[in-house]
Amino acid sequence: MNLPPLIQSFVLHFGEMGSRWGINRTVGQIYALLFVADRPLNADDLVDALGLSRGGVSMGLKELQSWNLVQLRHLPDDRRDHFVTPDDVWVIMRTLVEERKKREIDPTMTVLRELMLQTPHDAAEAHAQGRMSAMHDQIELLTAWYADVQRLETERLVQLLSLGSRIVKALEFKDRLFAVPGGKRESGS
Amino acid sequence: MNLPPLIQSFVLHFGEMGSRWGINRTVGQIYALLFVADRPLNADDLVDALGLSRGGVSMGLKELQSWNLVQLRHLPDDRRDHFVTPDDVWVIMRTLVEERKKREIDPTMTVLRELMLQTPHDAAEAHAQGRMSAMHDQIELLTAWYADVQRLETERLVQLLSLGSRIVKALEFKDRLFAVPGGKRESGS
DNA sequence: CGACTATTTCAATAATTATTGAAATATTGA
DNA sequence: TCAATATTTCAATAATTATTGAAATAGTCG
Repeated sequence: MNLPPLIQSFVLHFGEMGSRWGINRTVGQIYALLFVADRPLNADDLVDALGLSRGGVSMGLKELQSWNLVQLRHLPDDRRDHFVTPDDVWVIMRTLVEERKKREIDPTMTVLRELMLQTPHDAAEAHAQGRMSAMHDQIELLTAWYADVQRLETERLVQLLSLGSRIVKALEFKDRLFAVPGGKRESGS
Repeated sequence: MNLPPLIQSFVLHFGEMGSRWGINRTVGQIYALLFVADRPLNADDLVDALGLSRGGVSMGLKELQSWNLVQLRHLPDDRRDHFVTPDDVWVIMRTLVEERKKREIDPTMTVLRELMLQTPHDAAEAHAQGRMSAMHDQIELLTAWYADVQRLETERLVQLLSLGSRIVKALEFKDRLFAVPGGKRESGS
C-alpha cells in the first residue's frame, strides 16, 4: 500500500470496519480511497495505491456500483473507467439508507406481510402472529417516516435534525393546534 | 426443526437474513423463536425446536445477551436458564440502534477525531481531511439527533414519527417564532 | 479488420467464520 | 460434600466467503 499516512489510516480503518458493515475489506478500502481522493481514480490507481489484485478491484467496483455508491466517470483523452463518490455526504447517506433498506428490511416486510395472511392453528401461532404484526407495524411506521423526511431538501433535513428533541416543543404546540375538540381521551400517564 | 408452519417460516427467514444483518444463521433463528414464543424458552427448548447443537445454542444465547437483545429469566422450580425478548418492540428497536451504533459508528468516529488532529502534508491530504471532516460532522449531527429523540417516551416518539414530513410545517412556523429579527442572511438558494 | 488496451470472469486457493459435540466447568439440592 | 444436572468451552471440521491471477472477453482506435 502506497498512500500518505492520513489517507492510509482512513483506508485501513474502513477496511477493518468493512466486515461489521456487511462489506469486505477490499470494498471498504476502495470506497474509502475514492471518498477522500481529490480526483477520479481508475482501476490501476486503486491497484497501485491499495496493493490489491486487478480482479479484486474490478469486483469491488462492481459491488460499489450495484450499491450506487460510486459513479463511473470518463476523463478526456483517457479511455479507462474512472470512479468518484458523490461530493455531498448527504447524497451518500441517502443512498446508503435506501440500499440497506432494500437489502435488510424489504425482504422481511414481504415475508411478514405473507405470514399475516395465514390463519393460526393454535394459541402459540396466534401469539406469534401478533408479535409479527407488532414488528411489521413498527417497521412500517419507521420506513414511512423515512420515506417522508427523505423527500426534504438537505437544508431542511439538516434543520430538522439540528433541532433534535426540541422539535417536541413544536409537537406539543401542534397538539393544541390539531387537537379535535372533545376528541379521544388518552389512557396513559 | 420441529415448529408450527407459521413460526417455522419466520424462524427460517430470520436465519437467512442473519448474514445480511451481521449475525449468523444460528443466532438469527434463536432470536426469531424467542421473539414469537409465548413463554420463556430454555436451551433444550431451542435445541429441540431448531435442531441446533447444544454448544451452538449456548454461544448464540451468549451473543444475544451481549447485544442486550434477550434477557435471562428464571422459572419457579426449574433451575435451567430461560430466555425472553422484551415485549415492547420499541424497547427492542432502541437496543438495536444503540448496539449497532456502538459497534458500527463509534469506532469510526474515534478514528475520524484522531485524524482531524493531524496536520496535512500536501494538498491531497488536506482535501482528504476535509472529506473526513464532512463525514465526521454529518455523523455527529445524526447521532446527536438520535441521542436527543431517543430520550422521548415511546408514545411521543411514535407521535413524532407518525407526523412524518408534516413536521416541516411546524418547522416553518418555528422559523418565524425563533427567527432573530435582522438575523444572518443565508447564502444558498 | 487487427493490434492494442481495458475490463471481467472464474477456477483455484487462502482466509475466515460457523457449527458440532465431547470434555470441562459450574451450579444446585440433598 | 456428592451426585445430578446445566452450561460453557474449545479443538476439530464443515461451510462460507474473500482473493488472486491468468485467461477470456470487450472495447477502442488507426
